Amino acid sequence: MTAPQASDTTNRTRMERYDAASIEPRWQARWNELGLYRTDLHDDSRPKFFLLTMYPYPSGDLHIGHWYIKSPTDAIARYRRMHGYNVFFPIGFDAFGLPAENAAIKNRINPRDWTMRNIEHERVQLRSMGASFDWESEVVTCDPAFYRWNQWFFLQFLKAGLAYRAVSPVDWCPNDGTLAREQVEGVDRRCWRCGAKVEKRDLAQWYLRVTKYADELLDFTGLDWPEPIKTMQTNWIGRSEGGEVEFRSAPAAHHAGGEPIRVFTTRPDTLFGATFMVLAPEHPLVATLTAPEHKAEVEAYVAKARAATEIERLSTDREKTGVAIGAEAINPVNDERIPIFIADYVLAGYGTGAIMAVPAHDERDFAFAKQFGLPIRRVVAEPGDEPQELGDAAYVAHGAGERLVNSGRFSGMPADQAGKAIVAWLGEQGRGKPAVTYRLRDWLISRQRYWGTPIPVIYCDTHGIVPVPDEELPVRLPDTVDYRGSGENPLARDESFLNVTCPIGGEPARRETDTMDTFIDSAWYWYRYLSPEKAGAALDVKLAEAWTPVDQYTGGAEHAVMHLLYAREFTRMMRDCGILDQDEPFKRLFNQGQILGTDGERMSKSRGNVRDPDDLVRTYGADTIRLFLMFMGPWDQGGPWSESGIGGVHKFLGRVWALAMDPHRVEPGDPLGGRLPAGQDAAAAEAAIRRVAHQTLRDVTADYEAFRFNTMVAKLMELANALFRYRGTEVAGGPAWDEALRLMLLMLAPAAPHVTEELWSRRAAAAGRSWSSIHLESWPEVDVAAASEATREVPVQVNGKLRDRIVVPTEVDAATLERMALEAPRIREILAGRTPLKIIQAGGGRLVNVVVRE
RNA sequence: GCCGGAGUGGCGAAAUGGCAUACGCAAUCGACUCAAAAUCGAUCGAGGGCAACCUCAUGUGGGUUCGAAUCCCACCUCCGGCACCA
Repeated sequence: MTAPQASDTTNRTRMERYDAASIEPRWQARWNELGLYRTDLHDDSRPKFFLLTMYPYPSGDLHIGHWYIKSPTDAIARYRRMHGYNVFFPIGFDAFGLPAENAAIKNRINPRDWTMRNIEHERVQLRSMGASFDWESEVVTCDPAFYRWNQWFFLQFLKAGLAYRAVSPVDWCPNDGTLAREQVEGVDRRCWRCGAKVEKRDLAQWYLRVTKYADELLDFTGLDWPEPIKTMQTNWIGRSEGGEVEFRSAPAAHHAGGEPIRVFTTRPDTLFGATFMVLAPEHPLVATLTAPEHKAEVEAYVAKARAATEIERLSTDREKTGVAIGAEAINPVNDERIPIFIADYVLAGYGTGAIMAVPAHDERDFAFAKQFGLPIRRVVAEPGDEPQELGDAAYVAHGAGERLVNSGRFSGMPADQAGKAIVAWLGEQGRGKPAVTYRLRDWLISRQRYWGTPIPVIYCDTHGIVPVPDEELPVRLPDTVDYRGSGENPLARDESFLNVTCPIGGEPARRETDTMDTFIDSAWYWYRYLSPEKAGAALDVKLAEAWTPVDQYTGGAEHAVMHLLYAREFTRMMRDCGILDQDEPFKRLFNQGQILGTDGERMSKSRGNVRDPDDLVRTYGADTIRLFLMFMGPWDQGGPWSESGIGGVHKFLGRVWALAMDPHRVEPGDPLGGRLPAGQDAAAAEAAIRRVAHQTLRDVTADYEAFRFNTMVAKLMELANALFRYRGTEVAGGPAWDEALRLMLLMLAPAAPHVTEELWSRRAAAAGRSWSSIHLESWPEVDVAAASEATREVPVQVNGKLRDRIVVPTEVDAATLERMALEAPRIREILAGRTPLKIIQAGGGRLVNVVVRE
């Protein structure tokens, strides 16, 4: 793609061509100088509009995908301002995280230096878009002035019992220390850096008790969010209703028995079909219940399970494995003794970590039973399909209208009632109760990493876990960091960071070296935008009450069950700590699609398919890129990057420029140039111009409202094409033309802010008016009368097939329309004297369909 | 496997029960030019016909309807998420 240049000498002398490079930096500087996008948060004379777009991670270079999110979002900001809203449109940087650390280890520099240098560059890139961010509200999360409030929130949560510490397994490399899950490679689980075998290690970790909000988070009432996101969150939270049933261990040579073993089931109706029990390898009773002769085998299996990743353990196609522990459980519904196994398909972290296995009615239990030759007993059947004998060895999918069989006193009961009945019956004996379980886990926030917010606690041998006192916040990251070329957390051997005295008794004590998950930062960052400099509190409650929840949030759907869920959880934790009385952070959410590389893969530096916007800016200018990204297709769609159409959009801006700057020119190649369309006098031409301009305004307004930017641009192109037809004619430059051009610039201003500002200022100068920014103008009103037409065309169908079009007066009545349709020559011909069975007028007379017998 | 989303010209796409293919790209032709580029104009789903027009076409197969790209049923393909959650 070569740069369009004004190379024609004749044209250059005639007219100055559209040249973005000479326009855009000038206006960006001017807007900045005037503080045009600085929001007065205390101005309550206008309705507020908090427009938030997901802040970028400063990885070094923004790519075209970032522009795809931010260009239309900026258009929304500008459109809202033109409607009289006090728009707050801030930006910041999600500055903590692993890539900074990896780059730092590789290049032997401080993650801070790497991050701040990238932010510097990205600020320049973002400014080159001409986006109307309020830069004075900028938030950078690696700034101690920001992350000290992460620490403060954490301590509030600790006080409220919402943060707690527990032991859990993490991935651990013998050479490089702790690893993130994505740094463990291959099925044999090797370290990405040194290739050593990775194992699981139990570490004490900090959690936030977000499962407390599971039910609340399922309620999306009042939220205007995309359905797919709500579905994903709902599935992620994964509420299951059923019962918790207490089995007992049976007495055995090595064990007295009577130990309660609780299981969770969604199918209590199948309790009589339980033929064995499975515990998770990590289940606390495994050690107690295992018979001495099974000990070696059981311990070996537990060790093996620990070496496997979650993904491996949970992969569906894997063959079932497990071992018997040499003990039995007693089924409370029939006092049957069933063998106990451990198997890694049962997860310690879900339900009670133990299941009753009903192979006849559960696919996984069925597979396990087949593998180990265990009995399979059907206890639910459709009438007429009852099993002939107990050992009927088949898995039966759940169906409607089933009744219980082989289930003692419950046999014959409809399956959909039996579950509740059995749980109630067990409940009377204290052996069971209704229960709800969630897939959602508490949020593990500990990271064994340097580049994050230090968790503000101290471990003292005398006083245990001691919170860092508020007045000692922030706990700062040390400025010097020595990685020794390894991934191990350098904080863990930084003696000056590590060694402290206990805030309670003054004894020597040690600091927590784990840092927080960076999703903590993004779980509340938008509140900080409102008062980024505030020293005494995390947020300004008055401003937060006035400005939040966020009115519109834009960003990618890849955050569906992470950031977007964490933010909802965090807001509720803030609420429960009495910090801000708010449940939901984002009223309205829009997920734009994702721009992929030309290869159809996700854009990433390692794939080498990243499109850098900077040289596109140099070639075409920001306005063209912004407009092209909006024109490509529906905003929520995205797709592989292709710039083959960008020239067309650039040409369109050139045509708008020509209409404004040189209305009287007739292009030498235009055979109709300079003459009005046949049969149109000047008055008719002016009416036609006003009609198309106001119709466009009507349609474009609706498109902006619905974020349909692609059709918005198409309609402006049509308007430009329509005006071009009148270029060089006697009406060019006249009042109707002038009005149409004014509307064109106003409609285009949110999308292409620079060229419209330039043409706006030139119009003011030409008219002898003083300049005032187009971005301070109000959105124009549609002149309904001007947009209306005297006649309209109505398609006439016969049996649903288009056969003719007739021109009728706009306000024609139904009877007249029907008569005119039947009288149309082609329709008469096709009807050939047949009497219509029915005549349908659709959409209030927009279309006529004549139905006849074929 | 389960849950979402999507399949329309050579390409990006428009139309969400009523004129299929708006707008743009590419392509072809023409004007301007010594020439090229830029610019301007025209043509542009497939097949048939001298033509007016006709037939076919929105992933595939059925259905509902006067009328279906649009709604329903079954299937195919692609993309995203979850992935032994008892």
